[in-house]
Amino acid sequence: MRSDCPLNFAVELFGDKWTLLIIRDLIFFDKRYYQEFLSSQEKISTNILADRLTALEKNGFVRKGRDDRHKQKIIYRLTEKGINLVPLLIEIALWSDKYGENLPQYKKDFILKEVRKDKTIAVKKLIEDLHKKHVQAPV
Amino acid sequence: MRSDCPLNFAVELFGDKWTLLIIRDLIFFDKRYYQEFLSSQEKISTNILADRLTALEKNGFVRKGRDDRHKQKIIYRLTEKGINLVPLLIEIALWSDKYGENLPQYKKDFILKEVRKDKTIAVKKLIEDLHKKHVQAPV
DNA sequence: CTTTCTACTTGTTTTTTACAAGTAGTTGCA
DNA sequence: TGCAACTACTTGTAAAAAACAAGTAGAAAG
Repeated sequence: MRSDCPLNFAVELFGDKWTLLIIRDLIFFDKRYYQEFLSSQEKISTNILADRLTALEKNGFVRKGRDDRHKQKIIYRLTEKGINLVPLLIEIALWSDKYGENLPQYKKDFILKEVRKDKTIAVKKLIEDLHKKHVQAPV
Repeated sequence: MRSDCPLNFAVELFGDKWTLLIIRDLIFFDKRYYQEFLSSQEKISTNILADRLTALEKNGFVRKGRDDRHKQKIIYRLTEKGINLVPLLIEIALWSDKYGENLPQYKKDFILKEVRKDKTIAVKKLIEDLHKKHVQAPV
């Protein structure tokens, strides 16, 4: 740790070019498996993905689980610590909605659709939904 | 640009270990000069700082200005684009407040003091304050 | 006129990332 | 039952970025 500043704390955990994108995939695109993360638009390298998934588990953002029907598959699920990044991701999306002029509107809308009606409610609902899908799910 | 996703857009602009810390210094610690950024707790290297400040200006987060009484000094000020990162930084601080168990409380309080009373008002006031100090200031 | 301060630059080592290929265990199907 | 395809990775190497150390030109102070 370079300092005891709360902003630096966060930056050291997910302040890189890939970590938040993996969390995005878990939150917004319902991805759960290695190959799914690997096939994201940004084309993460397989060694970097493996490294980040290990770090994410070590830092308590996700937990690995075994898929019962596919024994070779490993399922990645968010923890509460990871789910609570939702407000942060929403603020990022709102900022990008404002300043990302060249971004396609439909992509911004995809994330912000409910948020535009009522941010507080939308965030709350999304978190509850993720809680059901990730935390309450069987190991 | 690796993709047209709004979250990736943001990550490519400030998803590294230093950029948000410089913006933090501008927002919360009223830093304006090269030496001030350089003397932050996290000990950024001078070449990295120069690189990030250039990028921040190029990407429209800050603008460089000349200080009238000290001609050798260059003053860095936030633009509106930079100031509008406040809600994002606040969400980061709130998350770190929750999960950064080893962080000193007084540091978390420093940023979140007003936020705990009323987040919306605190954010609005901070943005207005920064607008006065940075945007409305003479060139 | 010299020392100190300013915002940097330059050069080198170390670390990280990207790219390409390979591997052990699992599953689907003939 | 056997083989091809699929799974989550690992390994090796080249390229890029970061960290570290030193230096520089111009301005200000004494």
